[in-house]
Amino acid sequence: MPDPLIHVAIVEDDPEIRQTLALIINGTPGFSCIFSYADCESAIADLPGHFTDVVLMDIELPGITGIEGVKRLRPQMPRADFIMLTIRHDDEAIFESLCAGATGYLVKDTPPAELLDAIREVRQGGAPMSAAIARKVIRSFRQTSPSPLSDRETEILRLLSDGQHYRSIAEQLFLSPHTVKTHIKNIYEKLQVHSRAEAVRKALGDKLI
Amino acid sequence: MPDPLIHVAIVEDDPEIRQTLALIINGTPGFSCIFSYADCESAIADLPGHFTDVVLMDIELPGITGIEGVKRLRPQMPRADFIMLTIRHDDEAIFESLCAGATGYLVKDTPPAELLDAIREVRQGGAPMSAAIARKVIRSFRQTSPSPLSDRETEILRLLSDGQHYRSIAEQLFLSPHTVKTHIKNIYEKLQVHSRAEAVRKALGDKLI
DNA sequence: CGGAGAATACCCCATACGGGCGATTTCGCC
DNA sequence: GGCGAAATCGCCCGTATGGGGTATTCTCCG
Repeated sequence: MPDPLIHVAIVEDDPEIRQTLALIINGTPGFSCIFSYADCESAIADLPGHFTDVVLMDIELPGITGIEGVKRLRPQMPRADFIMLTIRHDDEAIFESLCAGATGYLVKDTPPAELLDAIREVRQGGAPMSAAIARKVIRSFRQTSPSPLSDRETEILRLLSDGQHYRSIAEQLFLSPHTVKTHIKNIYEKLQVHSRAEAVRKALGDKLI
Repeated sequence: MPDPLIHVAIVEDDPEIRQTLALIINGTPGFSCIFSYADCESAIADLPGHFTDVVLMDIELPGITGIEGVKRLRPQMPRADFIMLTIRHDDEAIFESLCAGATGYLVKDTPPAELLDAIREVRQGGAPMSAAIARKVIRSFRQTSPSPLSDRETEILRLLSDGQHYRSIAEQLFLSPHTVKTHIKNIYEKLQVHSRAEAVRKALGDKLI
């Protein structure tokens, strides 16, 4: 039978917040917080040895940031989930945290009950996020601006990004290589780029393909 | 003072589910469902004229799919939020829906109380997702496999994807253009590609840069 | 000690690429 | 009816690119 207790660790530089979090967690049946740290350096040195289910990680920390902390701790703690805590809804920080391996993302004024819900949720295979954060994450999938390219151009850009040559693109679309070249020139002008590499980058970044 | 009532529309081909959903919504104070459709075709023809806050959209529909439906309805209903309903956790469908403009994504066995919560949440700027879905979305930000590239190679790949030439890369890194070329040859071999365009595509796709 | 991988540097060569410039047809829209 | 955008096809030219080699140095690891 599995350990019913969820073991939580905290990395948070503000002593008051750190203690409040620990009190909330230890004061709730089913939760336990034995380890807490004021900075990533000590967490990295001490935490990997101890059994931990969930790490609550502040982002704004002196020295190593919480994002970098997750990046370093994760490989050593494959079974743990990381939930970021932050005061700001900084877009960059959100996506960097997710890339680093965070599974949850909460603003610091999350009420205690919701924080505990989030910890439960992350253990049950979810990805708890504050509402505004979730919206930003979801938004990031959308095409930001309407494509300036025609259908034909988009089609050719797609083949271009497959690494295909003028010639093979021309053959696939039953066109003269000259025509393909003209299209690509027009694509370059519309996207304000000067090479295939730049075009592919821009196309993927702006979700044009 | 704003209308306190949340106006919900439903697009769902199964008559039983459609009616059940409508009953749940109309049976709850603060919610109203006047419009419901069995397919996207009729929704596209009728819905844009009516005031709607939230559209519950089934994905698996005969004819036009729910994903395509969102793509077409969204531009005409900029103030509405779309929540997808699905039976399967199909990865492709999730990301296509989000790209199409969906703001929420729920599995069909979501209990009524949670469904209503989700509708409230999406109206308050959130992005409600079933736990397993949220986890998949968050996972998509992570690097899937460890990079086969050395640090130097990654650095050069980054400059390459900016559209820079051998020469300017060499100058920036204080290297001979020959060296840059050798690195790029090695990058191509490791990534199994044969051109800058392909390399950039793979690099961005696999989150190597 | 030996081997592998990484980083550095160089050579040759065919060709794909990007820029510049012009042209026709079709289609929709004012 | 004319104008612009899109799609099609064409030529010239210089150079960047990619593939084929070879070589040295250094470090890390078994």
